[in-house]
Amino acid sequence: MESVVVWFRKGLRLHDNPALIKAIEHANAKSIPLAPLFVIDPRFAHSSFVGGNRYHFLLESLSDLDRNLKNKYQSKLIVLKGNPVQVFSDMFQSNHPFKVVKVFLESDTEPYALKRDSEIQKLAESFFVEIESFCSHTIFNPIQTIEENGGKPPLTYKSFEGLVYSKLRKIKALPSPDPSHFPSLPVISVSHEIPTLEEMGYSDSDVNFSRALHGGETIALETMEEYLKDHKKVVSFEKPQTSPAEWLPASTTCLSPYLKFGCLSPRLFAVRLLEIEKANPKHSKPPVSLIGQLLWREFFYTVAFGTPNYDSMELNPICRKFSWVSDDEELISKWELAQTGYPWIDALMTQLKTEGWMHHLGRHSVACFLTRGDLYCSWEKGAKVFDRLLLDADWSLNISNWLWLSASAFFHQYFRVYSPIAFPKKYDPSGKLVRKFLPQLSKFPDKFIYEPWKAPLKIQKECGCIIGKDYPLPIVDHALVSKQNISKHKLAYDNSDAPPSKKAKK
DNA sequence: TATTGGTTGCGGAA
DNA sequence: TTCCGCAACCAATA
Repeated sequence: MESVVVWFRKGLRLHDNPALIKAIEHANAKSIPLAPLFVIDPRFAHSSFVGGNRYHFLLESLSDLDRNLKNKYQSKLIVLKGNPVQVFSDMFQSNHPFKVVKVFLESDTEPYALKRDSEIQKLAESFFVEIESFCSHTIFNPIQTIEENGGKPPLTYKSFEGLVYSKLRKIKALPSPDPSHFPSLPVISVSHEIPTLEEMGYSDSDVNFSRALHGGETIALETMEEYLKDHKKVVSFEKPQTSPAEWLPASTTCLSPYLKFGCLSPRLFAVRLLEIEKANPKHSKPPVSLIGQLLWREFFYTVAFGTPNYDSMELNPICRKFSWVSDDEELISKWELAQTGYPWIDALMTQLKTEGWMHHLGRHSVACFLTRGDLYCSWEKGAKVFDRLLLDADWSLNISNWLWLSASAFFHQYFRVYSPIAFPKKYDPSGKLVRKFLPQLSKFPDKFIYEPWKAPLKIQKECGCIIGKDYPLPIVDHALVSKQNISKHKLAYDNSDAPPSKKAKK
């Protein structure tokens, strides 16, 4: 018997999922089974690419999807292991139990996915299998936005907003599938269960099981609804006013990992926000409002899709070139392992490692510190660390923000440097986040919490932590190196004969 | 070609 | 509390 496949990649949800809805319609029209499929590519299950927390979050999201398919739809998630091109090549063979006639999926704009999908597209054509894709990872289709902007991606948030703003009020989310009309499963003879962490090569020590954020559509929707209950908080949200020092509860929604894996539809979130804004005419506005945050995501997805070699300083045409330090391994390692001697930076990097999450402005602090602020290390290296450790690691957004923070693109006022001391003091003079993530410093008085090396030895002894022994001395003198680095950036700006974007036009 | 505005810096002066 | 220097940045718009 023939069957239809809906291939989940991102978009790990049943709500507002056009590929799923269309797959169901197609299977029902032909009276054939539907296989909800996920393909695990073992290539990525490696702790040097994807950290244990992030992989665990993925497995949790798959389990939730499987559970909901079983409980509500008498179906299940079929998980196959292998290189996706090989898996589909096998699946298209006429002797395969699925006898796939059509594949439905959500389009993915990342370079890796584009290459993979074009290979599978070619393969499908040779087997006369049709693939239909839908844009649902973002609210607006980057292809269309770039077209409407004359073939180039917009390079400022404002111009992006201008392109999509009138369309925003008209968006609608799709309902979840109707349980009484859900197609049956095809007969499967091969192993198709969700693997365990151990099977994928992770050990328990790679994962913090007691971290706060856990995967799945069910938790995603609950988290969103819980957040949206407080209308006043929702309509007065202004990102720069939220604190990077707050954790449990965080000062922001913490929905980013769910948006990354598609456990939550950005369109549904936007629709719910617009409803609440409509009922509360005095609300904050983009770019700082919650809708504004979603539009930043859309903007960065659009630029990332429309710019070649986006993740490379050398080859990305909108990226300014800097002479980052070349012997950077020890510096990057100290940064990643929370050994910089700056409590604010080390606390945030510890939060990243253990929780897989950091407030946006915390990310600014540590990214600025690694690049143009203090260590002058390449943003490409920092981006790789974030990509491995963040639950919400999202290629387009991660690269965009590193370009921004290093003043390589989008942001150019390179003399605005975050201080690892003054910046946190503004939000949290008592050092809550430092005390939480760096317990060895927890007894230091507020006065010294962001610069413990300045505490007299007597106080260090009383606090049970000798700086230089129990906690490192600062690896650089921020006041000094930040000034030197501003000069380096100024030289690089002066010496480039034209801005990167103008060079690209030549 | 000039003008405008830019999610989110800091430290010191008034 | 607000403004200024840092040093004159960029992309989009008119």
